[in-house]
Amino acid sequence: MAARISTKDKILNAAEALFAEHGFEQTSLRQITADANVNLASVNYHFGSKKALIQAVIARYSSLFMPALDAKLKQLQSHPQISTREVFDCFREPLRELVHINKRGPAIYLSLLGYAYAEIQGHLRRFTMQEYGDVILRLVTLLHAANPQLTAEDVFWRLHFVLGATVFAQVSSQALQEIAKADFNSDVSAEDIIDKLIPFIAGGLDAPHENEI
Amino acid sequence: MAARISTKDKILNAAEALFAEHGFEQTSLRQITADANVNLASVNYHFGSKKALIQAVIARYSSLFMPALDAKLKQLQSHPQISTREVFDCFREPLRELVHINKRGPAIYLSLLGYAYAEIQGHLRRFTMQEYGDVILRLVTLLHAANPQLTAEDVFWRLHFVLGATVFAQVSSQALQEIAKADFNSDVSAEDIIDKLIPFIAGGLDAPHENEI
DNA sequence: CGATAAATTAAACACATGTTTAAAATTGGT
DNA sequence: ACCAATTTTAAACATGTGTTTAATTTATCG
Repeated sequence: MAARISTKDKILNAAEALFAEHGFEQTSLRQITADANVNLASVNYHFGSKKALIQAVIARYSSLFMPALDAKLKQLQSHPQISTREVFDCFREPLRELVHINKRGPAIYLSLLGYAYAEIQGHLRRFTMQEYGDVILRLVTLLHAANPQLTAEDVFWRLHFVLGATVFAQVSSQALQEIAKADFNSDVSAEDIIDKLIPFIAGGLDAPHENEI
Repeated sequence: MAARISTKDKILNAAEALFAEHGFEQTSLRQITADANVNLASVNYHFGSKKALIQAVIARYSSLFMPALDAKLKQLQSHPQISTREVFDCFREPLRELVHINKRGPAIYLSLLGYAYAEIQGHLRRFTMQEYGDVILRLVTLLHAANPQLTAEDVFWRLHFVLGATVFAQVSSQALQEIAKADFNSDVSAEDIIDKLIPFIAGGLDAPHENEI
């Protein structure tokens, strides 16, 4: 038994697992502190509030993922020709790196983003936009370069469709994995899902624009 | 003032609006009954429990949408050649018909499905599967027919990606509409979003399969 | 009309939540 | 080893939740 982990980290570890599985609002501090084997009050002592804990959990991942993604995107920017597929491939390695935080890090992070995005109090999204808005902007620019036939607005919308498909797949990945196991007798890892997802979202983004209904 | 609406319907109307905007668990019976101008206890009197109210709200839409979709799919089944795009176009009219329940019916229904799907207690999804499983099966079959190059499992996964992109777009449609208004000075209705979505999901589904990472 | 059923209401219930308090335990530096 | 600062702890707090109760009002119909 390694009791070396600080109370603060024990809370972060327990919280991120529960948040990723059940969402932020539906996870209580009592669940978290019970899983972490720490006292209830220690959350407010170390983080101040539940909201601050949520931000801390997300920040631990974003501070690793976002710079890595940005580096990949920068690298791609120097290419003369850019395909949608290349843009999305930039996500793969930064996402994989998150296993250094947690074994299921990539899936956890995407779930966290999904819940953060879904929760109406757009505070978290606005925070992400302010903090990493330039990364998002670079992403949109690249996708537009890869799809000059589209308007900037179409790229905007399709990017959010991509986000929806991604986070949704991750949030409900456990249930879907069970169904796939039952129906197709196939074992798919969280990473396999990404592999299935990327052709899908690339194909969606590359689809031709339509003017009429 | 039309006070003709029954208490039961007043509750349903207020509940579906709040559910669609904030989700099921995050909407309290006190919010619902306050919006509906009825007494708190009347929910349990008329529906028995909050869970039963949720099912009643969903059922009101599903009982209209699902048979209409099934009819469209049946109709398509007689065609010799089937494209992904044709399959998704089957959703359009049944979804539009939901305005007869509520002016924002289409968007509300998709939001409800999104929340129902996301909430871990898969009771609701299982209920939908049991009740309308044959519609889903027909849908998968058609999509597989439209994409014989894919495995049945790939169709399964891509269909869920489609679901994710769709419900996510609807759930966060309000926020995205505001952003689009600010960034592109464009007014997009909930229906416009569907028009932007369909080429995307059709393109994603038609994308070629990939074997390697 | 009057009796019976249905519906509405205000109040309380039991429980879960995030947060705060104040005392106890532990740690770190000299 | 000791004092001061930090951390941990148990308990209570205030508030919000779904549900139930029992009384009252309203509607139904012979």
